[in-house]
Amino acid sequence: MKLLSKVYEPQKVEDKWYSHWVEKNYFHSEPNSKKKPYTIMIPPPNVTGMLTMGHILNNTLQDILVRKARMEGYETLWLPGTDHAGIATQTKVEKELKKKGKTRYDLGRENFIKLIWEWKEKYGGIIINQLKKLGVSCDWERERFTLDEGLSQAVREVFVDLYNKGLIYKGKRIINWCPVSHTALSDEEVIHKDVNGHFWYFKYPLKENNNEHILIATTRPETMLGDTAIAVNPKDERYKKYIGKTVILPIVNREIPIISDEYVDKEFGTGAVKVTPAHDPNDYEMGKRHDLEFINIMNDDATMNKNTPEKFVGLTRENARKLVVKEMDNLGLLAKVENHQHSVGYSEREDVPVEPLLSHQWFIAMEKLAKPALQVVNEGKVTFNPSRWIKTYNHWLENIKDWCISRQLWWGHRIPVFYCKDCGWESAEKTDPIKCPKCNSKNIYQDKDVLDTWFSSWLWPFSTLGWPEKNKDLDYYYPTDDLVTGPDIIFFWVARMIMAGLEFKDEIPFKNVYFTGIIRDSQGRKMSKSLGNSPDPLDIIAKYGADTLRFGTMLIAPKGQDILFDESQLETGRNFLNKLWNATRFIFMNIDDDDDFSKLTIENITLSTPEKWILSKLQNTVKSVNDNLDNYRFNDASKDIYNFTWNYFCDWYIELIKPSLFAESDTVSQKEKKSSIFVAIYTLKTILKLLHPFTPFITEEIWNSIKNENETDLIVSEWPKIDDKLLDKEIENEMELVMKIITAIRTIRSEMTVPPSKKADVLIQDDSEKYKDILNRNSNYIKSLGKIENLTIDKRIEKPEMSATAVVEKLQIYIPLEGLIDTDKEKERLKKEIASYEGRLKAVQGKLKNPNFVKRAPENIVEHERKKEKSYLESLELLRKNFEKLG
RNA sequence: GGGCGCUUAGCUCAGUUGGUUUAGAGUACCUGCCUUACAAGCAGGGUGUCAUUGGUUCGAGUCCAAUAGUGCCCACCA
Repeated sequence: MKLLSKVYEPQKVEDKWYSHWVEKNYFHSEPNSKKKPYTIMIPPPNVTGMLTMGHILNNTLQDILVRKARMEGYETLWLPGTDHAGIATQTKVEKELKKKGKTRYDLGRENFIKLIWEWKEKYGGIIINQLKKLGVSCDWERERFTLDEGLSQAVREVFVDLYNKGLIYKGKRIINWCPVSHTALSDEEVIHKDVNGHFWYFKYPLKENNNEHILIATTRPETMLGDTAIAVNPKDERYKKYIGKTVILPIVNREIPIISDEYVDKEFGTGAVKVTPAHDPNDYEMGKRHDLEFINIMNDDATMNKNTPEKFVGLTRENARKLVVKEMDNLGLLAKVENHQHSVGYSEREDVPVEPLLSHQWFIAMEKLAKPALQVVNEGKVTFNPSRWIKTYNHWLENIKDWCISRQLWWGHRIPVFYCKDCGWESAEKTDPIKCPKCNSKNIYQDKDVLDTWFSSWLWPFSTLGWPEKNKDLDYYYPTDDLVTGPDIIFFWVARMIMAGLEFKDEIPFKNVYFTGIIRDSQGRKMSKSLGNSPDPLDIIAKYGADTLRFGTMLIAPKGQDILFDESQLETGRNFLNKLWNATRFIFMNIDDDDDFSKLTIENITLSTPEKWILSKLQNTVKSVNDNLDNYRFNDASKDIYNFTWNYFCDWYIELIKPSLFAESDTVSQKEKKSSIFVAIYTLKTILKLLHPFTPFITEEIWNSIKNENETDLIVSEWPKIDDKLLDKEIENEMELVMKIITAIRTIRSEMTVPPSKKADVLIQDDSEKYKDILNRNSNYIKSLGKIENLTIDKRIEKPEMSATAVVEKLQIYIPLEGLIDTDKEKERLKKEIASYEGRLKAVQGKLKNPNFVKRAPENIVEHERKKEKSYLESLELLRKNFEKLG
């Protein structure tokens, strides 16, 4: 037996147990034909990442599922890993370089990649170690990285396959260009923000008549340098006469046609639109329709290129804009400027406006892949929790656009397409060719671009298991069971994984998806570095321990709703774990050194009322925890355990057994005491099991101090089974009455300010003798918990002159309070009580008086209301009588 | 413009298929307690037009519709 400190100190136990679990290899999984597999693939955090509250929520949920499955006897695999995070990682290392006054171009591609690998080896493990602090039970022997050799092979296999199927193609399109990272982005990597900009009204002079102008409005004046037409709606009477004519593009002095196109909205702006086909997606479409010229006016960094007049070359977008406006003004062609709010696309990573740019990029044709992915979710083969995300998923997939997968970066999977300079051969290859297979020339080279990071992520559920090789792992663990992730990456990741799973494995990648909420600060703002409102989870762990962070988060995280996080909310969790700790201490204090419980079982001991009651309540709790966890209701499950432990086990059971524990020693009470303690230990152990997935450290610590020698560590112990024989509704009802009586007595004492140190006498009148047996059986408990000196229970009791009264069902309770009673106060109290019952009675009678209710409501409901009515009437009668006696 | 959430006690929020709850928890608050597990505790207390308005139903916080406020996602309006 251990001497436990008065307050639980997580810092002393957490690291110890984590090392112990790892040493014992409990997290490791191997295919085992005798067991069913249970598999979760971690959403791989960015290798550059630091642990955030989002990770805490996400990984705690996964760990709960995994630890429970492990205890339930599944062969459990939680496979961890990190993502190479193309842009994020490259940017980070480039910033380091910049401090030394260098760029990646100074190093060259090969050396730069080498440098990132060095950086990865040095810092890439940080987030993994942070996760370990949280207690996650991942199989670290199977840790993967998206740029690992195996995963890279999977990427290449997939690319070649899609290329050969014609689903990957190279095309010239308007794409989102990030002028800071100098790369194309997918549509999903662009965030639209509403910005307060301007509408500039420009006059473009007609060639045919220099004094005549056509007025256009634009939010981006600098793009006029690339204008190749003016468009109007064919039905617009105002402009009909201009169609087919020509204007002179000011500043540039280029002749451009006036065309008509249905796209133009007559009502918007001036009804005439400048057309810049190389810098706007809509203009691009118009340009194609009308065979316009495509003039790219920008360099990769969004400065003006030599396709613009000399004074603009080299200017940034912003400066070019200013100069255009100024020049137009000087030329007298700036008609007016208006404030105008509009939406601008920003690069998700760099937070700068993206530039729509005409460029050669690689794309995946998505439509064919989307169809089966839609089907499996809508047929319920893959379930979404909460299910409302299905709509979001459907909407995206039904309107899917081709995925731009090439990035002009160096860090990532290089596109495995090779070209021959001599004969023009082009092909996607699984391994690097040495010479051109067509003309034998060695003059071949590989495409310079790398793939979007998500191109490796979408293969994660099977690439991590060794695909494309066929092996036991893949057969055994795939498809996986649950995916836990945020709804913000439903398009980036979830949908694409489903598509990839179906296309390459011919099977769904996971059976269920649980979408977490998003953790926000106490004012509802998204947590972000720039706002500085994101607490460092490691600081919290240092302060409260990982268990408190985990349990506290679970308590406040309802299914799929966003969470407003405030550190003070964790105190509930901390206090609870301390409560559990102290309940354990109490049990230890009442175990004698020579006690031996090893031969005792629930079946072979004599159970008295509190034991039967707590065991019955325990069965209900196990049932409810199971049910809630099966439905991903983590916060309900954590509340089940919280309420059972605190409100039933600590507040009532432990208090109820105290008399037998403290009783003078004789053989009978010794036996009773032993049963009480045994059941206390049994219950505590079950609580530890239920709680272990939520708070692994404290439960393992307590478990190891209390377990029998032949028992395993808690992490691999057996999940509690429900024992129907221990369910006892009658005992629960009996205890409920006893608890009501005790509470009524306590209430009187408190309201009459009788200090707990002062023992009182209590008389209970049981007129009908309906409760005779129950009262006799439980009189000791009532005496003990009600702090009663003499308890008299009888059929015929006259109300003592100076006494306070209470009514519990048909029982009259009297507490003589000579000298303490304040008649007015007592009257007030009774009045309130009567009013309360009258209110209830009114509600019940309202229902019962309604003939339709009696006729149409189910019988058990009507019956229940009748019982309530009867009980209220009886109580009211007694209360009124007592009230009258007070005069 | 379309879609999806949210609105319940001072605060933060639960409330799963409508009926054992005249609506619950934590926290804050009030009263009394260092009662030999725990003051991070114990006992007691009350706190609400469940956003508004209609509808369905014997019965609505719960289902439906509209309205208001609020948040998020998607969408090419120059």
